[in-house]
Amino acid sequence: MNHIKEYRKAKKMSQYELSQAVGVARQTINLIENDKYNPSLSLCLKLAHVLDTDLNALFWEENNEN
Amino acid sequence: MNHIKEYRKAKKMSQYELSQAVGVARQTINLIENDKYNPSLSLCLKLAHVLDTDLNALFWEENNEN
DNA sequence: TCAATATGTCATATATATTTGACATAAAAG
DNA sequence: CTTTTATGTCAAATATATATGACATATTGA
Repeated sequence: MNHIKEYRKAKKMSQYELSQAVGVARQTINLIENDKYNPSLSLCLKLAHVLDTDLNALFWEENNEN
Repeated sequence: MNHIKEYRKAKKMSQYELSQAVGVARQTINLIENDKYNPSLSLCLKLAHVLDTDLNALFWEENNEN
């Protein structure tokens, strides 16, 4: 589970707007939010920047995942 | 530029040992250390756990990359 | 209640991460 | 000096992230 949806809503952005901001398709954002797949590091970095946060805030859980 | 090599050396691991610890090929570690490509988030998480650190420490630079 | 926008999902295509096997050189150990 | 281990790199194959177009339902707002 990642925290993209929370940070996106905090910025009042739609999935479409976020997708444009980071340069991917809307479906890509949707699938990532729903843990249907595994984004690349460079996309994670772009998401963190656009959402004014960092990698740990979006993707890190102290109690391990894969 | 990421900091995998530094953290790997701090743990006195070879590229091969690290690759086995996270379940990928040695070449994958080598290419990531040399910024030849763009690992998946799940691999980044595994690397952070094995190297006893977190995503920000390995991959985050305040002054943006891509 | 109706229209617009947002989200979830499917199927097909493409780009690229990752694997495997191999070889060369560098570095470390004997 | 010689042998082993570590690293960089290449080429071909495979797995999977991402794109594109489309459609259904949900949500929001007029």
